[in-house]
Amino acid sequence: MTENERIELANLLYPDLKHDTKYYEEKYPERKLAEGAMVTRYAPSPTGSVHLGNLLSAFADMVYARQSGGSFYLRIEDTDQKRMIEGGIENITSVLHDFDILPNEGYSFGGDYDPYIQSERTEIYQTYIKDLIIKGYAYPCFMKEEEIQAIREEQEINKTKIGIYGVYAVDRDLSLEEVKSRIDQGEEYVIRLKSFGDPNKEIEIVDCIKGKMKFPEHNVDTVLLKKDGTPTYHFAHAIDDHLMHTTHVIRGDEWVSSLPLHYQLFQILGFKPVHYAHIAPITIKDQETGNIRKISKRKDPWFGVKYYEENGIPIDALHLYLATITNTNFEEWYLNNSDKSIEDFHFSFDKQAIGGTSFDEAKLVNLCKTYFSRKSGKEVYEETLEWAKKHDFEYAELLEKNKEDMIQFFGIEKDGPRPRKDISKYSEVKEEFSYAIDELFEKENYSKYDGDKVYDVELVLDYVDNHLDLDTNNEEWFNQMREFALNNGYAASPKDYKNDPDSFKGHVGDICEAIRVMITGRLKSPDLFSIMKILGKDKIIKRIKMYENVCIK
RNA sequence: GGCGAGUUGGUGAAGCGGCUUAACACACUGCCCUUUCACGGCAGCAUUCACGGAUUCGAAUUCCGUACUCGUCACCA
Repeated sequence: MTENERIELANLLYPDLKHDTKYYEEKYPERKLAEGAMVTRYAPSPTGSVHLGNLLSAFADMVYARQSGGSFYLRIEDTDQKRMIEGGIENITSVLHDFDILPNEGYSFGGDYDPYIQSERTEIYQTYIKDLIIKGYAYPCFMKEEEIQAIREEQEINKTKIGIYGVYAVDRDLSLEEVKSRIDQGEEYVIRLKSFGDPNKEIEIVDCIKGKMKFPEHNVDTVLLKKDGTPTYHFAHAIDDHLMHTTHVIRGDEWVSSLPLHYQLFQILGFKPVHYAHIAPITIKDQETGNIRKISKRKDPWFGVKYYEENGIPIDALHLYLATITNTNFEEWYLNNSDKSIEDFHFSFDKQAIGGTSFDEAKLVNLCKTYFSRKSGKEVYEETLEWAKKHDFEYAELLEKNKEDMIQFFGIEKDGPRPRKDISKYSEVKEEFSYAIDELFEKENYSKYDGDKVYDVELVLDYVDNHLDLDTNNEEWFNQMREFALNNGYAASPKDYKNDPDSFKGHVGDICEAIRVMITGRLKSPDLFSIMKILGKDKIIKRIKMYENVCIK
């Protein structure tokens, strides 16, 4: 086709476009940002639920834009109407809010580069396609599905490269007359790239994370516009990231193999190339096979985003985990800078793992425990209450009813430089602190006690009635406890007992253990005296009697 | 099959030619501290970096092969 014929064809295909490419170029000028500012984007498609991998890339987008004083925007890639799921878009934005990974621009966040949803940008894509047709870089292709399938099979047998290219691209050089008549006959068509690549030549592409990579040039006539006139991912990526002036495309690793295509698209469109940063997917080592595999929602519940909310994993702790897998040196930094937050850390692409990142659940749990240990009793109370209001209404009520006590319970052993580490999720608080609330304690009814001893109720009752002083400090209390132990034939310290076991019935620890079991129903608990102080004498006595009734027959 | 990438302990991983008889964290084990647990302290946990060869005075680190794993090869993103 001559240039004039191509112009005629372009006008035939797209007669009603309101603007030309120049218009869009002027409408969307570059942002006025400081040198080095990064513009990133999270560009999900509403075809399924959000998972940890999505969150990880959105997190990286946010962090890089934020630290460079750039912009992080949300773009909805809804070009596949068939796979759209109901509520998919709302789900994306609500997850972003829930997990506090907030774009400062984009779909539902506002901004000057709208529309930020691809289904509303059809005319823009068509405008650029029209331009490519005129330039001879794109053409309508009428091939039927069966035809393509047949070619594919043939290629498989011949072990040649699969795809529509070279001699297989039969509609590549159709005459204008033929195109016209096929359209008149109502034949459907897609727009394909007229690729000029030479697969014998190599191109080198530098990825911010993976470094230099060499590929053969792209030579497949990839579909740019589908039958329904909407763009494929590749074309939309080129147009949108150019017009929205993305500086760094941070996306999943599954895209690296289309890099030669994207590179070529930017070339023929005359766009300034963007930087790419391909993140390796989160993987897991399968327990049965020992192979690394992609995570499955069924086998790996933590992969779905719901898991975190339902189990009550704090968002900040999850951020910490995302940060540790985003930059390999984050973990150590955070350990040495416990007073600082993620915002103070400087992320960089070359500290990003190149290979697959395995999910380490134990590490997440530990991070959560550390997170909780650094929270005051009041903070733990408030956060747990908020979580319980959504997931355990009964517990939420109990928490509200016992507010002051609970704040104190949650604060035990939290004030020192080495705070207590026991909880890792909001969902564990109820069980962990069941002794703090009468209703729960009674329901539990000493079922948590897993020892086989029977304790001396009389002794403990005597102690509580006649010797226990709750208006003192921990040290004073323990001294009195030692004295009481001694007076009753128990050693004042485990060491004394060890040195001369025959002279004693036991040691202080044994008496403490008896008290602990009676008032908390378990062998392990936070500091005993602190618990007794909050409980008060009446409740302590009540529980000792309860123990007698339940455990002594 | 083509193309691209990865392979370091129980786990996540650092390292990117000599400072490594392999950092750090988590997990686990033992001891210490201690009224229990937790915290904390100490110690143990890869003589070795998938395998084979090459380069080098010197390699986990560079190169070449082999194996395995992952990604991709749609009018899905």
